[in-house]
Amino acid sequence: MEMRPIRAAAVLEAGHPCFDCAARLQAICGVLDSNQLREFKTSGATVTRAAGETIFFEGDIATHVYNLTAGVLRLSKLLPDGRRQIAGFLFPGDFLGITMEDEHAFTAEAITSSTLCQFSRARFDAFVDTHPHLERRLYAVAAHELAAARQQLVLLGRKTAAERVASFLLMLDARRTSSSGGLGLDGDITLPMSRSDIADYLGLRIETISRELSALKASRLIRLSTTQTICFVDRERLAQLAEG
Amino acid sequence: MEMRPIRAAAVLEAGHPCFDCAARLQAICGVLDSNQLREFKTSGATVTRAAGETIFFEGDIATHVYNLTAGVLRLSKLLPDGRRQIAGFLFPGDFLGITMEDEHAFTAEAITSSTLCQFSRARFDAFVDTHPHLERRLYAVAAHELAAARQQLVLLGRKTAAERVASFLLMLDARRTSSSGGLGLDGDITLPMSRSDIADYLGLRIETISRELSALKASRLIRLSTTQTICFVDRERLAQLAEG
DNA sequence: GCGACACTTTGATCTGCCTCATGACGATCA
DNA sequence: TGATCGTCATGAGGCAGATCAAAGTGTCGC
Repeated sequence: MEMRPIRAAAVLEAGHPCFDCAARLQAICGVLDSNQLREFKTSGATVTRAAGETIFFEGDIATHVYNLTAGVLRLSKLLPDGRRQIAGFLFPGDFLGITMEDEHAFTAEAITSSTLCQFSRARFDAFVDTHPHLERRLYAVAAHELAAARQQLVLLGRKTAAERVASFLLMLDARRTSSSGGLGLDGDITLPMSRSDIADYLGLRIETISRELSALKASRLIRLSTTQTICFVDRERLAQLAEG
Repeated sequence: MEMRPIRAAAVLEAGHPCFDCAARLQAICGVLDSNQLREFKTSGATVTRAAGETIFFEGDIATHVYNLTAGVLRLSKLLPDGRRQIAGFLFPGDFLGITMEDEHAFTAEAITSSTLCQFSRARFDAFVDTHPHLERRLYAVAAHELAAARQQLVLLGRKTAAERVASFLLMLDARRTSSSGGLGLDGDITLPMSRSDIADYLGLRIETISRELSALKASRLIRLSTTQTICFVDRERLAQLAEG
């Protein structure tokens, strides 16, 4: 999908409420010009969450939607006995709150300290009604999320533990390089989430994550500078492994 | 999500090209009135596929979008070594072709003999541009598909074989009863797909599907009239099993 | 009816990942 | 510096579901 802004004003005047928003061009806001953006921002509020805090729980009434401007979130769901599945991670620029239901189907929590633009659904919907570009952009975002979720279905349904971990690392890297303008320097990538989060995203246990990362390290496909910092040594073979 | 038509003309005059389309009210067409529908239909074509035939392959250029008006489809993807994952089944009224990519990410095949309304993406997009109701409806459809895919992530990532099969049967029944107007008579439900399709949808092998269905039968939760016909005996316990 | 074929069911065995257990490591704090 | 705690790594053994094998069932053409 083409996620670059369609007709954004690239530069905002100093003093504009979105002036120092690093995520503006990646977010749905990317299709708004300076005045539209100002109007949009006025109907919302900025909220922050510390690492571990919750934005909303599954089952909560979906009263608001959000743009994540800084930090990393996880979307998760618990089964009655405590089994957890993470449906996805959100990074700066991502939209939170795509749903037609009254209730949120997933819990949204901050993995790192995070900042969000919050809008009531009523005001958001009203704004969207008067800005067709935004409507189209929302559809694009939903389609993009759907493609990602379906890709994850293949991983969870049919890939081995080694393939899942390799796919995950490459996905994380693709995300990073795309949001940093496609530089893709072969440096270290940071895992903002714990082994437990990775396990619940990949449908595995934390011990398996540990073992597979150790195995990748032993086969010289990656290096582990710290537990949270990974460096690709042989991206080619990693990609082969990821696809079976 | 509210999938009922927002402002459809419930009855079409005889001779209207969509007069005998059983799926019209469920499909995205549900938001169009008689004249809009006539115009819409004019820009498309009706195509049919026999059981087993393909609508498009993964990797094909996405030149068209479709409304399924009769039959059942599967959306699937193959790994290089032949492992297959089915991302979803499509029933009459479903929209096929939500994507912002140039290429289809999944293969679409007919499970039963099927009929589709086909539109070129260019003409479809042009029509959508001039019909805001349709744009909104498309977003709703994408959001609905996304919710379903994420629900399936939980199933594939964290549920046991027994829970998967129980969830599948209930999901299929929910789909049936909703598209037949919510009657929900406790009669038999038909499985249009093979054990192999069910297995590739649930991330299991066909032997496991067979065993779990036999186990459900042995515990008197269901009855199997034929291999393709299932009758719920204890829907309550089946629902408990499905959620762990 | 009969044979051929594809699909489904059932049984026996195997294995990849889980479970349980233990130890290493890093961060925080007294 | 050492104590405590949470996260991560690694080993040993177990189990849910896969794999391999074989028999049962339905369907179609003739």
